[in-house]
Amino acid sequence: MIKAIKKHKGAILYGSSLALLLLLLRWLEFRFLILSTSLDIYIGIIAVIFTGLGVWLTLKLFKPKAKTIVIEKEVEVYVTPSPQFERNQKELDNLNLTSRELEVLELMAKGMSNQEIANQLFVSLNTVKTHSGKLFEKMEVKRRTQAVDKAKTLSIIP
Amino acid sequence: MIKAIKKHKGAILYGSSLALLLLLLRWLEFRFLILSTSLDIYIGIIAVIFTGLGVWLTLKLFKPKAKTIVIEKEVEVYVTPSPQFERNQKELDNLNLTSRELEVLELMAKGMSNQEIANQLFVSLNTVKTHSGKLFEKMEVKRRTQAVDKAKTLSIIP
DNA sequence: AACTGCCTCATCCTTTCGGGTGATTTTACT
DNA sequence: AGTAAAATCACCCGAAAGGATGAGGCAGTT
Repeated sequence: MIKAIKKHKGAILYGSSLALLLLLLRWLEFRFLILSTSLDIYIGIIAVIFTGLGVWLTLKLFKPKAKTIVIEKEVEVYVTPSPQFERNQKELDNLNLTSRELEVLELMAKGMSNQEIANQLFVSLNTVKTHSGKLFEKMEVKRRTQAVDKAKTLSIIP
Repeated sequence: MIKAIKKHKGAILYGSSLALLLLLLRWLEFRFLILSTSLDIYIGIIAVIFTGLGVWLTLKLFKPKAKTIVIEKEVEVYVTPSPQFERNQKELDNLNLTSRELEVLELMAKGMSNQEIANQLFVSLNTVKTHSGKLFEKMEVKRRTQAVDKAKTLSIIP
């Protein structure tokens, strides 16, 4: 949803042009029929003002769009009964995997096929293949089973 | 041809909307002039409509900046003395695997291919396939990755 | 001897994986 | 505004995996 004004500059240009054209028409109307169209001018001004108000209000109210905030909370816990998984962040960083690649890896570890992963992530099979391919390169393995085994050994996944 | 429409659908959409709105304006003007109703109400409606237009336009053009993604991240630091593997013999018995099938399963878990397993066990590739096939049947899985995952979950293999 | 379970191997066929390449679009950062 | 990294998707091709089926050999049991 992050589409810049750039993408809609055509729309803005179009709208502005239309607006200018209408203003011109109104102005011409005004010049030749001052009395009978005074109401139209009034209405036009009202419209412009309130459109501006809407824009201003929206910008004012919906402006604080915070970016992703990552809060890492470190909690030391001694867990004897249930074996808790602790991700080895260092190893994970070393591999330099992208978020998508990691997702694919995790689903692979669950025994899912590429097609199933594709459905799960709402992307095409080809995309999953691309991710898995790069994943294998980065992990220096040849097969998904190796990737999963290595990832588990390195405690990258549970 | 279609691509051109798609590319400028934003402009078309906004232009059309604006045009429709102006038509509505005219229509209202017409109605209220005919009925000679209060001008204040007319102005009010205009104000509301254009305020809405402003809000709508702003929301459309200045899309939400950043979608905030997951935030919390608890890092649990715990110390495990020695995670020794203890084979779950009951589950293993339930599956009723033969010794050969279990061997194949263990090698699979190391990320080995059928061919590599065949070399390791000094049997043919076909034999490994046969074992793995029966293995999957008994474990009620469809893929080697699933078999490995299930076996680890059941603590049949480390 | 007959039966049974396991191991072995084969063939045919289909599906899944993985490698390679290229293209477009998003997103992020400068 | 321009660049770099990610993410998306496509097509091709060969390798690996998996399903189905049949068959021969071997050991232990009945």
